[in-house]
Amino acid sequence: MRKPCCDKQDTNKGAWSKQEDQKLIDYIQKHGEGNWRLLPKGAGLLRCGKSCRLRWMNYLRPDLKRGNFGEDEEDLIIKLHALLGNRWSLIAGRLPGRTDNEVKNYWNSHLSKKLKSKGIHHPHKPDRPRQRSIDHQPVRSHDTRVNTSQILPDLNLNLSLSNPVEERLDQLQ
DNA sequence: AAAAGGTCCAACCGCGGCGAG
DNA sequence: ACTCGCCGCGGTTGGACCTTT
Repeated sequence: MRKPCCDKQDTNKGAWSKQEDQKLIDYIQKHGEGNWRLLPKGAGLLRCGKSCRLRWMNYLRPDLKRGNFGEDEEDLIIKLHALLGNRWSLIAGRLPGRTDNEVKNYWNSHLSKKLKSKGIHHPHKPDRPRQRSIDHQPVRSHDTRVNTSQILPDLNLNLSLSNPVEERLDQLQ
């Protein structure tokens, strides 16, 4: 049995208040990102480190682009999803100012339905229960190989087996 | 006007990889 | 070589808000 990531009885949960946001922003501006486990104490927050990290990454970061996705972004997400599957962090990495959570939400609420209504089949179903298989490898920065059987044929890209994902992603842009 | 149903998104949960010791 | 804690990821949920009836 894995230990909980933090002492649950001493942490707040749920929506963040303005004061909490400000504490987090102030702390990160002073000390930078990282050390998420120690951050709550340093910042005077009754939150677990994970929660702080998520709040910063998905909402408070100054470089985030808020608002609707443009048509070009939408198009890119569709292509990247065809190429990478549900590897949202990789996809988000190609969309400046967008977070993996935002891309994932947008996909689940808009794009999957849109494609379905157009009769476009997408092979990447959510795994439930969560399971990592050979063609669903964890995403790491060095993990740049992709199973090309997942790639839609109409992408019209030069996708050889030895082509790293980064190269192929560059071709999309 | 209000109840019911649908949608969206912020946040949580649990898993697995990585790296320090 | 192995253990263990931290971090990042993807899946899921809860509830606020919107739309329809």
